[in-house]
Amino acid sequence: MTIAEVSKKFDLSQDTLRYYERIGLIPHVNRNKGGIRDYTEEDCRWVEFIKCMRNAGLPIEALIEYVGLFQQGDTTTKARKELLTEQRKQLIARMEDMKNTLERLNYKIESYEQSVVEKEKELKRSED
Amino acid sequence: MTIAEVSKKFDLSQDTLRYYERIGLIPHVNRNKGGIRDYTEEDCRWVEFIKCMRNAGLPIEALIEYVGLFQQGDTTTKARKELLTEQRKQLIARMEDMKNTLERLNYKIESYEQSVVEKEKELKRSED
DNA sequence: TCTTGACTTAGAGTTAGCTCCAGGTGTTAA
DNA sequence: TTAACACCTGGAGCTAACTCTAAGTCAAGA
Repeated sequence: MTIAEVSKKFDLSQDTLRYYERIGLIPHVNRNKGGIRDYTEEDCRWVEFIKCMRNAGLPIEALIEYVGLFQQGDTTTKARKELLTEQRKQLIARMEDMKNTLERLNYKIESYEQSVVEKEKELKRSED
Repeated sequence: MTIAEVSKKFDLSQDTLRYYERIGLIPHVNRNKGGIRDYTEEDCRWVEFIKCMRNAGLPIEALIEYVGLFQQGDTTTKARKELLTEQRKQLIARMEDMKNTLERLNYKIESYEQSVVEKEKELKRSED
């Protein structure tokens, strides 16, 4: 697959794909004779995985470390597990914060609904 | 309350508190004769509100707009409601992404647990 | 009176994460 | 053969959100 195709498929810019590869956020992608990237199925799985993790806000630094560990082979499974576990912990904490904020927004929006309704009632009354 | 006290109370740096005020993320805080900030109860409520919203990732720009609308008074309740509703929508979308990622992390971590266990079994066997 | 320390401001610097640009190369179509 | 086009690289530029610095002010204590 060309970079244009991968870009379209995962809705990531070509610049972002090249950037991710350059910093080691996805493993090196092989080039054809002309020096052009040819993404394999596995490359695509990495792209998709990284996109998913980034969407949830996992920091690039941690993901680079994960990819690095992965490339070092079977001896790093424990380290990888620990890394993901730590990231999961932080993810859950962020989700908790968001849940609290969501509840607060719900309450605030409801109050505004109330006050808008009352404003309209007043308006009605003054029209009579 | 002094900036030092507010900083401690809400775990935000003094620089951040001054920054938030400067850009209009919290309303202007009154100064005493010496030109030093003296936070009222209401100022504190703003600080707490903004901290909560920022923790959930609401963009500063949207919050500045909200504060601006608030300061314009009763005529802006509808606009405020709409602003918060839009931000809530985006918040929910982010939470959805995170939920998906969390499930994926759970699965991945479980797989790693499996493989670590098997590694240990192998080790045990080779010790016999 | 002098010094210390907490505060003030304006403005520069930093970090994460892209995004854009310039200059160059290889393949395809006229 | 030449033009167009998709790609390449290295490096500069950008945005959001702080964070730090320098130079100054004021109140309190020695």
